Amino acid sequence: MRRRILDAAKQLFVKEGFDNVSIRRIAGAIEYSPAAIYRYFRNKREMLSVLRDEGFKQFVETQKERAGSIADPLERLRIGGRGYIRFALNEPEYFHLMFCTKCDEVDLEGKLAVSSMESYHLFRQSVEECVELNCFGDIDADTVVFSLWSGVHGLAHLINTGRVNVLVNDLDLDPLIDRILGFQLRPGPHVKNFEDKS
Amino acid sequence: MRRRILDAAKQLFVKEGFDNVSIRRIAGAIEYSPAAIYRYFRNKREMLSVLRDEGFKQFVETQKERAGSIADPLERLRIGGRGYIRFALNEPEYFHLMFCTKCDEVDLEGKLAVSSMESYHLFRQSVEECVELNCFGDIDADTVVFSLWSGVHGLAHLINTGRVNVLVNDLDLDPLIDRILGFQLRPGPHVKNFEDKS
DNA sequence: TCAGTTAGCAAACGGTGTTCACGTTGTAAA
DNA sequence: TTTACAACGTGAACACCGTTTGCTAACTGA
Repeated sequence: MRRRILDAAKQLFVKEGFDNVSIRRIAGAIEYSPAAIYRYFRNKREMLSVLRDEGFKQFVETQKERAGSIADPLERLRIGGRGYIRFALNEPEYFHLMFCTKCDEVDLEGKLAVSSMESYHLFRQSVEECVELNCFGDIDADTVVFSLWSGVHGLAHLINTGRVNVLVNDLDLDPLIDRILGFQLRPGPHVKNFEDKS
Repeated sequence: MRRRILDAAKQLFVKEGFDNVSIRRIAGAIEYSPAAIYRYFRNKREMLSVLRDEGFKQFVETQKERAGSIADPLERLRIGGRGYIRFALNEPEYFHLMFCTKCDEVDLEGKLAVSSMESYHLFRQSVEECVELNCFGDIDADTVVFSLWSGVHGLAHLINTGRVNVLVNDLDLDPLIDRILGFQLRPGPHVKNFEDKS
C-alpha cells in the first residue's frame, strides 16, 4: 500500500514537479481520501524523504555501472561528473530533491541517508586516488572534493534553472559540458622536480 | 507606497524566508488589507521580481567596489568569486531569489533583468582578459566563464543547503573556501613554447 | 456641483497540509 | 459463537495560502 502511494506520487512528481502535486492529487490518483495517506506517512516530508532515498539508490547504481570499473581515477571522475550532470538534466525533479533542498528539510533524522553517503564516499575515494597520484599537484583532498563537486553541481544547477540557455547561443549543450568538465579536471601546477627541493 | 510594501516585504523575507512570508503577513505588517497590495503589484511574483532587481543592483555595486579597480584580471576573478560566495552566505534569501530560482519563474518579461546582465558582463570581461593573457592555457572564454561560475555558484549552493557543514569537520569555512577558489583558478596546462610550434 | 479616478476593504473562491472523530472490516482470543 | 481489538478508510473541519470581486469612501479637475 505504501508502495502504491509512492508509485503514484513518483509518477506525478516527475511529470508535474514536487511543488505542483498535492496530497489531495496523490489521493485522487489512487482513489483514496487524502486522510488515508497519513496512515502510511507522517507527512509530506516523509514521503519526499523516502523518494529521495530511492533516488539515491538508483543514482549510485547508475554511477557504479558507468564509472565503477574504470581504472584511471581521473577518468572515473570525468565519467562520474558527466553522470551527475546527465542525471540532473534527465531527472530534474529528483535532482532537486536529492541535491538542492536544504538538508534539514528532507532528511528527517538529521543525518544524511546511507545511500547518499555511499555516493559521496565513492566520489571521495576517486579524488583521494587522484591526489595520491598527484594529478592536481600538491593539494589536500577536501579542497579537491568540494571544488569538483561544486563545479559539476553548479553547472547542473545553472543549466536546470535556465541560466545557461539564456546566455549561450542555442548550440548543443553536450560539447560545452564536456569542455567544462575537461577544464575543471585540468592538471594542476605540478610539484617541483626533486632537484628543486633542498 | 509601493516602497512601503517593498520595505516591509524585504524585512520579512530576509528574516523568515520568501516561502514563509505570505501576502497576508506583509499586509499585516503595514496594517493594510491583503487586497490593497494588489493595487500596487500584479501578484507575488512581481514583488519578487522587483526585489530581485534591487538585489542585483546592490550586488553589482558591492562587487564593483571590491574588485572593480583591481588591475590583474585573475586576482579580480578571485576577489569577485569570494564576493559571490560571501553574498550567498550573508544574504541567503536574496541569493536564492537571484541565482537559484528558475529564470522564468521570476523574470516576468522573459529576458534577464538589466542589472543581472551587467553583473554577468563584468564577470565575462574579466574572464576574457584572462583568456587573452593565457592564464588558463589554450581555451575558449565560454568554457572558462561557465566553469568558474559553476564552481563558485555550486560551492555557495552546497554550503547554503547544508551539504558542506554535514560532511566537513566543524573547522572554519573561510580557509577552505579560499583554498577552493585557489584550486578552481589554478593555471591551466600552458601552450607549448614557440619553438614547439610550426 | 458633478463626473471620474484612486485607495482601501470585507468577503469570498478555490486551493493547500494536516487532524480528528467516526465508522467499517478482519482477525483472534474467550 | 460471541466479543474485543487493532488496522484501515473517510467526511468534515482547521488554519492557512494567493487572488478576485464588488463595494465604499475620498480626492481631483472641469
